[in-house]
Amino acid sequence: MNLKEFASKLELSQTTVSRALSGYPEVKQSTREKVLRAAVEFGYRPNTSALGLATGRVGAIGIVLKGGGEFGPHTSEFMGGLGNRLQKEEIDILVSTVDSTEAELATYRRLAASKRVDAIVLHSPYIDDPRIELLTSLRLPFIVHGRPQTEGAFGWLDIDNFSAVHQATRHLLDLGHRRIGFLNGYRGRIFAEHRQEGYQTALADHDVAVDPALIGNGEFTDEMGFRLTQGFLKLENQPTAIVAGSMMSALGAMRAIRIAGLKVSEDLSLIAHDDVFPYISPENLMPSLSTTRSSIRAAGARIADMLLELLQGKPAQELREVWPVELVIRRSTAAVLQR
Amino acid sequence: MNLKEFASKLELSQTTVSRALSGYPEVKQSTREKVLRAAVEFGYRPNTSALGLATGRVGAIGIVLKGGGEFGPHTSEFMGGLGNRLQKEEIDILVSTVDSTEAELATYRRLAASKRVDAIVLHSPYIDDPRIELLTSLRLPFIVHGRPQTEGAFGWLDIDNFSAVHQATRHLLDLGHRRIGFLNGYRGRIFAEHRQEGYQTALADHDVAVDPALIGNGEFTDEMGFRLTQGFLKLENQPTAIVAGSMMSALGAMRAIRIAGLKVSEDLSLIAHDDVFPYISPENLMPSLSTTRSSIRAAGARIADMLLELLQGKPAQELREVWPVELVIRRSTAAVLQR
DNA sequence: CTGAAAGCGCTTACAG
DNA sequence: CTGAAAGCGCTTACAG
Repeated sequence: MNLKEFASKLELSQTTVSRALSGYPEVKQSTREKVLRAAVEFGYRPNTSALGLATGRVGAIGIVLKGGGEFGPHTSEFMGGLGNRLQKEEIDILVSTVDSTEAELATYRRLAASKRVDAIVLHSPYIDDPRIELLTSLRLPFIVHGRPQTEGAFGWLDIDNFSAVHQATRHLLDLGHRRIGFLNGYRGRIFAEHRQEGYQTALADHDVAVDPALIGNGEFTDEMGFRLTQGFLKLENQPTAIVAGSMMSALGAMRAIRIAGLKVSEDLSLIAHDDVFPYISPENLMPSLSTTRSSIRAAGARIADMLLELLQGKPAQELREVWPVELVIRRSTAAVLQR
Repeated sequence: MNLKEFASKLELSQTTVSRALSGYPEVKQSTREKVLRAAVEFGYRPNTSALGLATGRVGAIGIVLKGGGEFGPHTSEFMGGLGNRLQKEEIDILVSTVDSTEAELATYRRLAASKRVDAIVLHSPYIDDPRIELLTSLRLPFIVHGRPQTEGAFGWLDIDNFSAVHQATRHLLDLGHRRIGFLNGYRGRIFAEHRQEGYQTALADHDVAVDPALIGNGEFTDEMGFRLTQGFLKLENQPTAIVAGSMMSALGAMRAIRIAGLKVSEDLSLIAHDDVFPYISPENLMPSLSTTRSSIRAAGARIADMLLELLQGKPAQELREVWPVELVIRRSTAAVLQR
């Protein structure tokens, strides 16, 4: 059913019905109620394309995901939070899949030219990220999940990655550890750089030199955690503790530690950053896992809010947040073994 | 830039430009080439809303995900395959998040009434699934990932879940196991029912009675695999082998087995269904994990094809596929211990 | 408080 | 092979 039919059923003009539905003030209260009731009854909804054409708003937020890698648990949780908040406004998420940065840029151009989305959420900014410049020049509103290094008129939300790893590393140092392995993301990703700084700063505070062999870079997956940890354990001078970048890499690390015949906590301390996945809780691991905690789902929900505010005209400069990260000490971290 | 501006740049009518771009045959070859080149040069793309209004096609496929649970690794992989194929046609995925079946149904109504998507992909059908009936009555084209029990004019793609678990269970029975734990999905989900039948049939073939205590139902997560396996290991009459529903539950099962001081393969055989996640390979587990294998990413890609065919007018009845599942024997399954 | 009509940017039957 | 114009279904300035 379209507006014309719906309006004629109500014996009102399209104008009045449209205004009643959109909450314009100049409609008589009784008329509005009648229209609203009828809309529910007949299931009338404006055609999105017509609405988009008339208003320029299409009710969709775009997110571009790169092939295999980025479609993992972190993205899922993030999108869960994003979608959950957006759903209340009946805004949907438009997902485009690409397999290269080049294709990603082409997709932004396409989305902008065809006016397919109202705004974009950009994730995992990296150093000299061409996406930021492109989106700016395309005049596509966007919010960044993460913290770009470039200045510009865009909002962003990031967690305090420096502090997360700084706290974790300091905690281990306080327990007497000096050989501390570090499972980080790929270099070039800004969050990974911040974490690296947190790690190095904590070590420097305790006058411990950085050993590059104790730093592993990779995706935050079980498999990478496993492989990188196996690498650590093959070192002549093994680490006595490990900081893992996520719950996934921590699980892989635990596997590698056990397979090596070692025990987490007794032989090797382990702490991880926890994005708070509903299906894997650090309390229930054996031993329970010390973590730095920040809900990536909550971040998604907040970014949805920020997008809505942005579209309502709030200046992007006012949409910037750094979320603190909480250290939660459990059983997996213990004083270093005196040999 | 819109059609009008773009056409005037080329000194052609909107009609001709539109036809050249859409590949209509009645355009002179030289004209078409000129238009296509200029489109790339100026980055012209038709406005999606206008296109949707004029043609009824909006270039988006809808998928509705339920809150936390469904946003996991399986969905991610599936959507990766779906999006990758759709991307070639510049079709995007519209994701709506809901937190109840009621909200899911409401979302389909909204998507249909507002003409927001061209088709839907429905996943994990369950017994007496109201979504199927609703989508049919809304005349929203859809393809089911899974195999509904209801008849109707819709296509679907499913893997042979019966065979997957039947093969896995028979393999264990052939190795002499008689107490076989089974980590299944929730009852009511059709795939879980098929798997249950595969399990029961295999046992029946070997005259082994089903022990309900050896069947666990839950999400396919590390955590559920862990908990359910711990439950199995607390039984007076422990299983000597376990069939896990996914790699995730297998990882949880392995944790539980190790924590109980047992060894996979030596003390307890383990086999899992592998949806082929790029970041967790059964070969690299210790011991390497026997699996039944079927790529959920490939299923997503194939469903994208089916959606495209459906939209091109192919009868839904011709869009039905059951994919075989391959048994891959590795080190985690071994002959039962004679005590 | 309500309505007639222009306009958003396309496609496509119709005419040439 | 090309073009003028109607129509897709809305919103909203303008008029009353």
